[in-house]
Amino acid sequence: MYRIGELAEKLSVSTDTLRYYEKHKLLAATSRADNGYRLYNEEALRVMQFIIRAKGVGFSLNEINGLLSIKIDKASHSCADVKSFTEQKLTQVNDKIAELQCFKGSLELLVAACCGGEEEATHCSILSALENVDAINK
Amino acid sequence: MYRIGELAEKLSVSTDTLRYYEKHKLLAATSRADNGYRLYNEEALRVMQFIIRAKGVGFSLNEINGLLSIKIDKASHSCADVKSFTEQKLTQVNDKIAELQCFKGSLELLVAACCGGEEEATHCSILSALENVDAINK
DNA sequence: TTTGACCTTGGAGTATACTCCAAGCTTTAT
DNA sequence: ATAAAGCTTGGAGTATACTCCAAGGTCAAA
Ligand SMILES: [Zn+2]
Ligand SMILES: [Zn+2]
Ligand SMILES: [Zn+2]
Ligand SMILES: [Zn+2]
Repeated sequence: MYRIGELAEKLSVSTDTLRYYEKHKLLAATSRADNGYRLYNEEALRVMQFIIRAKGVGFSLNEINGLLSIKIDKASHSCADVKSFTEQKLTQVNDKIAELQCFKGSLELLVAACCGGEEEATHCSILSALENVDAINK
Repeated sequence: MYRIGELAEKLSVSTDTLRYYEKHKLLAATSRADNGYRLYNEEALRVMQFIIRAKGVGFSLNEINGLLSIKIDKASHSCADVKSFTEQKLTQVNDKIAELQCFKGSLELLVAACCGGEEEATHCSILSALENVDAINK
């Protein structure tokens, strides 16, 4: 059994994070020592690794909560459930990327239009573009 | 002069948003009517359009605050200032896109690996991948 | 005059994921 | 014995951008 600090160290997360996850029903300590200290077993370690990996592919803690309920009772869920869950996330990510690509395109236009010199910004094309409706697409 | 509701309507934002921007020093009402109502002039309208456009290219309200201070006193700033500000934002956006592309790639692998059938999720490759360190890169 | 639409304020709530703090107990080492 | 390190709790703070609410004043029309 690991104490909270040991598990945190092993996973490179903070003890605060572990307590935060417990408070938010993602992962409870396996048990408590006589002195009240949290104790975690190997399974808890694996669950934390699951959470960390799920975060690594973009799932939010809330979504991970959903994944964990499925993981806990796999027999009550189908591959279709898991796959559509993941596809939804992918769609979300794609939407966000599209939005950022749009920002990127506009910002590149702005950067390209500005001389970047040390003179006064009174003639700056970036500011003009943001001031005038049309300037940005010119 | 526009009352808050008129300006909000014209710009397709909520009156709450306008009050929020005032509270956060982005745009104060031009003046107040005798009854205490906020009044906005054409310049305020243009400033709001500036804010909206700046949001449209990805700037946060905090960053827009910075842009507005430059806009208000262009003579004290250079094109270099504005350009580097914009370039920083672009870098930030690019970083975020890269992170999301990474999520996207992983999610696509996961989706591709899962059969998506109606059987029990006990054999689901998505869950296995999140459970095992190595499975995700296989 | 009364109704409805519009305005005011301060403050709380939402979502996300922690991070930090105070006050205090436990354990280990010196 | 005492200090340092580690643990406990509840709760506040951070960043972002609103959104909603209550309680109440204002204004124009019927
Ligand atoms: Zn220039
Ligand atoms: Zn410029
Ligand atoms: Zn399957
Ligand atoms: Zn599957």
